Amino acid sequence: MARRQARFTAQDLADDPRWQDHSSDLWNKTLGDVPRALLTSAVRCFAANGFHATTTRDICEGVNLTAGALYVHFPSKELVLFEIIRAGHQRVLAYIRDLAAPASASSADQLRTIISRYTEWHARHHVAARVCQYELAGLTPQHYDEVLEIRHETNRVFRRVVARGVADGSFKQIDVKRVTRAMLSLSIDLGRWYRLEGSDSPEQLGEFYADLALAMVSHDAPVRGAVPALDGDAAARVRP
Amino acid sequence: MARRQARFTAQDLADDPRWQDHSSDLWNKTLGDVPRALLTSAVRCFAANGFHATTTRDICEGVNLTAGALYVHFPSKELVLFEIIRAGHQRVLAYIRDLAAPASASSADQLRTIISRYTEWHARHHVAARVCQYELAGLTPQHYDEVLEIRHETNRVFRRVVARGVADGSFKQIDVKRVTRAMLSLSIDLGRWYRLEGSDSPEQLGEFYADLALAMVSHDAPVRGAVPALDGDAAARVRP
DNA sequence: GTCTATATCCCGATAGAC
DNA sequence: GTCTATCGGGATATAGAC
Repeated sequence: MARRQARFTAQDLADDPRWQDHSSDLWNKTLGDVPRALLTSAVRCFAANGFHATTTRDICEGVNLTAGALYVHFPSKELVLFEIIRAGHQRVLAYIRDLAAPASASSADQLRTIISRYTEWHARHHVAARVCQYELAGLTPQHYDEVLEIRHETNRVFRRVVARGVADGSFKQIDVKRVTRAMLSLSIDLGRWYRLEGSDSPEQLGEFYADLALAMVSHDAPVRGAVPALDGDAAARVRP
Repeated sequence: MARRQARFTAQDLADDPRWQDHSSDLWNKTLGDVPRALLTSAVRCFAANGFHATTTRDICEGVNLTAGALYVHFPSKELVLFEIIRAGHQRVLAYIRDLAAPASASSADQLRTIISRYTEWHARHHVAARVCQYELAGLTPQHYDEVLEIRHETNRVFRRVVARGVADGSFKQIDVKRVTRAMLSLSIDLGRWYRLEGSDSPEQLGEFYADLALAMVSHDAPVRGAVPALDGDAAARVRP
């Protein structure tokens, strides 16, 4: 019996609209053309078949090289995975950090912007995002921890935006952690089902999910999930 | 270099609260004790390390058997995966079908019930749910198609509930497919992060996500995502 | 830098004793 | 039904020619 059965070859994937996205933007520009092409091939293979079902031959075939060529550019298959996941996490963190910076904007506008852009990013890079979210088990413990640290920092950025709105009374009293998690959950899950060829553009989805996020925190929306009695005078607050 | 490195052994996982859930409820009761125990061990290994990173030896070690014993009960490793994924999908479909049946309930109550229960199910069976959602690539094409058919039927059940509320005016005019997808997205994503030991009980999350679902369809909620101009007199409708 | 060839390892599945 | 032992195959990674 065959030990593994990658359902799709790199050649198949290169032509399949299911696995098209903008992940080739992500690679460090100090890298040469060949390693960048290898990452682009690898990200598709990992996304479609999984890290462990992908062979180094699969990755190399995607750029018309033979198996050994990979090791001139990367020391191991795991490091190819790490490079992809690290790049994805760092890029998205840098992206949303910039968006969260202008504290002059209203809390609502800030939330709308950061959620819509985060969503758009995940839609546009949905193939890489899929690997970033669902192939973490392929990393070594050290690399996994390194990625986790970036994830925590990303969560902190979002929680700060939500907490600010709660603090200044723009948002109602809610469990910041729980509500933030639900907001991010929607965007992250895009990696599972989104396709660029589908009927929702990244921008449309970004708008839609930003609307949802605002509904989760809006005073007059029928969404609960509030902290029962942490702040007694919260009910007395009015929207500015 | 080692070919694979499953980060956690079956023994580790059995004691790890991260991988505790109620998935042992799922297996067909016509099966014997040993195959059911094997499925329970396998679902944890697949969830923690991935299908391809899990060896048949890993699965068997989880129930103190040696490698060969698996093949008395299952013809292949892939069929162990299929059994898990099929059981998970069939159970959840049967569950929500029953809930969607009483057409006497109001559209809003029906939606609240089906979403909260679907969410609770995914929380309580989050380890199996993780395998059901993220290990589909390990299936043979035939088994994959079989599972996809159940998924489509599940989606249809939810879309029918949402569409009914739109048709009878309980819900506002929305893109049924898009909004339903967002509702399910939240519950499905639980497999990625949820833990029974965490601060959210399945029931609490079920309530919270049902609130969110209702906010997505409620007339007076500030959530858009509506179909622009499909039904001209929709704006004239009032909630019954 | 890329190729071919290969070292080394270990997995899925089977055979046969008990 | 479970064990031990093993077959066959294919994986990662390396060596050395070009």
